[in-house]
Amino acid sequence: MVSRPECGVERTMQVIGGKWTTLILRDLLGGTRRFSDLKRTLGRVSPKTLTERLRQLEAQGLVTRTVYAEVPPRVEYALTEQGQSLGEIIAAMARWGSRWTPPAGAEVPEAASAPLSGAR
Amino acid sequence: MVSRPECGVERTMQVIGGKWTTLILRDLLGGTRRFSDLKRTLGRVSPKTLTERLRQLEAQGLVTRTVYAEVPPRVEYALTEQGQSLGEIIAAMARWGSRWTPPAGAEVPEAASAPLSGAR
DNA sequence: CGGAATCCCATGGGATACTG
DNA sequence: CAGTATCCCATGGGATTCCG
Repeated sequence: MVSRPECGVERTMQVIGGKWTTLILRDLLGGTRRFSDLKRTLGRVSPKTLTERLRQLEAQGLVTRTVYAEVPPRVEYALTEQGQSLGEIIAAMARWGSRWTPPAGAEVPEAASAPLSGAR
Repeated sequence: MVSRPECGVERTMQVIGGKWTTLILRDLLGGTRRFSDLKRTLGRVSPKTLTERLRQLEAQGLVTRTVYAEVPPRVEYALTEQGQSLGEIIAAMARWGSRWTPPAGAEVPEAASAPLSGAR
């Protein structure tokens, strides 16, 4: 799709449009993370999806993937400089989201079952 | 899903997560728009989808819907104050997107010119 | 004009099992 | 640990038609 590729908003959407992408970026903005780190902090992402999104970000030059030839294997993901620049957007989203209160009845129907650690 | 509803980023995603939502907001940030205005400027949105997204934004208190009892009918959509506050995010996205250049080969595979059904 | 109603499909993503 | 490989499903969204 994309009717106006010249529009910055549309182009940004192609990058952070995925369901998990912004959350991955949020985590990586906190520093280098291993695959398992991300998997854990994100909640319920399938390894398939996580891999896909990371690979996409890597292909777009926003994330680096470093493999350490060890046993057991270790792979670290980190933001490139370009990736870091997405911080403005993520920060804006974090600010807005933390201030906004959905009108009663407008919340998204939540599955409500995440046994989470308060990592943030 | 949403594993951490307390995270602003996640909450924001519930609002602008839809495929067309940010583009609708981009347009509305320019001022009041009619249904047909949006439909036209957005490109190829089905009326169904456009209606759905607008209704959602309305339910979330971000957009107002004003119906004028005329013939032919006229319906105008505008951002509420809360909706306006999303401008920061959209602006950040516009800025980032207009600066970012996808590495060769990392662009999203564009349909290019197939006037076929299911143009995605 | 601004939808509502249908029908249908592509795609993203989930669950699970397995491996280098 | 960090993925692959499969299989499967939900759902968002597209196209079309009709209505007040």
